[in-house]
Amino acid sequence: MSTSERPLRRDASRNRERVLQAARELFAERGLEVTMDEIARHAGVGVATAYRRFGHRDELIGALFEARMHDYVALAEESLAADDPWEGLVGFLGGGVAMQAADRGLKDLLMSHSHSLERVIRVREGVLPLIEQLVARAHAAGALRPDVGARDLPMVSLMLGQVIDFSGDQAPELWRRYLALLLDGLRAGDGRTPLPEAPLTTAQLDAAMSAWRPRRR
Amino acid sequence: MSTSERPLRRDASRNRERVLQAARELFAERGLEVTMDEIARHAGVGVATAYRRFGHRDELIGALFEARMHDYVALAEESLAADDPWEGLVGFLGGGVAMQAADRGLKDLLMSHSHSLERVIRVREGVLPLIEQLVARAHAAGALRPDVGARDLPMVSLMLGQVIDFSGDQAPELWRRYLALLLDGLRAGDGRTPLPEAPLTTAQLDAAMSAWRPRRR
DNA sequence: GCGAAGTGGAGGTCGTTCCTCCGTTTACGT
DNA sequence: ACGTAAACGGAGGAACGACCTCCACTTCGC
Repeated sequence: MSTSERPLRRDASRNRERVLQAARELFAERGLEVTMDEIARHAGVGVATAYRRFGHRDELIGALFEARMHDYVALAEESLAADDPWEGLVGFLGGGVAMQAADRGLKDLLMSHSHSLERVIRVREGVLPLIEQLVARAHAAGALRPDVGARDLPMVSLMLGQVIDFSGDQAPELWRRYLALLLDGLRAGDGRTPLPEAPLTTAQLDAAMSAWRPRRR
Repeated sequence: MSTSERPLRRDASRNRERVLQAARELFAERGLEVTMDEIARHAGVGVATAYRRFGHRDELIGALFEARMHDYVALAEESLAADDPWEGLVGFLGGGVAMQAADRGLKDLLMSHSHSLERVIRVREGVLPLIEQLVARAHAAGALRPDVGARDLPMVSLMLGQVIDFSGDQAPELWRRYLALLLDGLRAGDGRTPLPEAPLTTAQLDAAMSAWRPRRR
C-alpha cells in the first residue's frame, strides 16, 4: 500500500505522526474504545485529518499494536529461555500483566476478538505454543502444580486485568499482590486441593473471546 | 411510601408484578444495564406502565435487590457461625460468588457505586464488620495466611466475577476452578511468598467503586 | 354504565458516535 | 513569488439507543 505512492506532504506526514502519537497515548490510558474524535482532538488536528490518514479506527489500531504484540511474543521467548522454568513462568505472567497495566489497549487486544485484525489474531496464535512449552517446562521441573495447564494462564491474566481495571487508578501496582497470591496457588506443593472443573478448551476460549467486550466508556 | 395509599386496581397490580418479574429475570441474566424498554417488552407491557409504577430504574432495582442484599448478609452471618473458621471463609467466598454467578445484577450492585441507592450502600457497609470477623476468626485458627486481610476478599470476589463475565456462557461453573486456586494461595502454610503491595484502604476501595462501571451492553 | 384509573406505544428529547462536505489554508515545484 | 494540488478543520448530517411523556383508548369497580 505504501510501497511507492507519492510521498506525503510535510504537514500531512507531521499530522500523521501526531495522530499516531495521540492514539498511542489514549489507547494506553483508556483502552481501545476511545473515539476517533477524541484522538483527533488530543492530536490537535481535525477529525477529517485522522480519517484521511487512516480509513477507520482498526487501521490505526493495527498500525500501532503490531509492535506491541511483537513485544509480547518476545516476552514469551525470553521467558522460555530463562534458566529456571518457574522463574520463566513467573516472568511471563508478571511481564505480560505489567504490559497490560502500562497499556490498556493491549489488554483489549489480547482478550477480545472484537477489534481483531487478522495479523493480531495470528500473532496471538503464535504465542500459544510458546506458552505450552513454558508450562511443560515448569511441569517437568516439578515447580508448577500438575493440574493446571497452559489454558489456565489466560484466565489468570484476565483476573489480574480486572484488578488493573478496577483499582489501577488508585493503586497501579496492586495487581502484583494478587499475582503473588495466585502464584502461591499455582506452585507445586502439598496442601493443594485438586482443582474442580476443567479449564476452557481452545474452542471455548475462542467463543468467550468473541462474545467478550472490553469495558464501558 | 406504601403505608396507606389507596390500593392499586387489580390490573395495575398484576402488571406491577409482571414488571418486577421481568426485571428480576433480565437483571439476573444480563446485569443492571438492561433498559426500561427491554424490561417492559419482556413483561409484555407498555413502557409507560413500567414508568408509572416505578419512577425510574433505580426504584425498580431497589425494590428487587433489597431481598438479594439481605441474602448476602445472611450468607455472611451463616458463614460466621460455621464450626470451622476456614470452612466459614470458604463458604462465604464460594456462596457469594455463586450468588453473583446466578445473578449478574447482584455483582453490579456489590462492586459499583454507580447505581447506588442509599439502602444498598448501607447493607454493604453492614457486611463489612462481618467479613472482618470472618477473617479474624480464620487468622486466629491459623488457617488463613496472616498477610491477607478483610480488604482482600472483595478483590478475590472481583476477580472471580470477571471469570464469570468472561466464561459464564461457556462454562458456568468455571469460576470454581479459580476459586480453588486462589484458596490454595490464601491458605496458611509454608512455601508462601510474602505478598507485595498493601491491599486497598477503605477509602481507595470506595473511590475505585465509584469510578467503576459494569460491563458494556 | 359511568368516571376514575390504568394502558400502550408512537414519538420527542437528548447524548453519542461515525464520517463527510466544503470553504479555507498550506506546501512546494517551477 | 505564485499557482495549483494537497491538505486542513470543524460544522453538522445520519444513525443509533436510551429515557421518558403524551394522549387517545380500554378496563375496572362502584
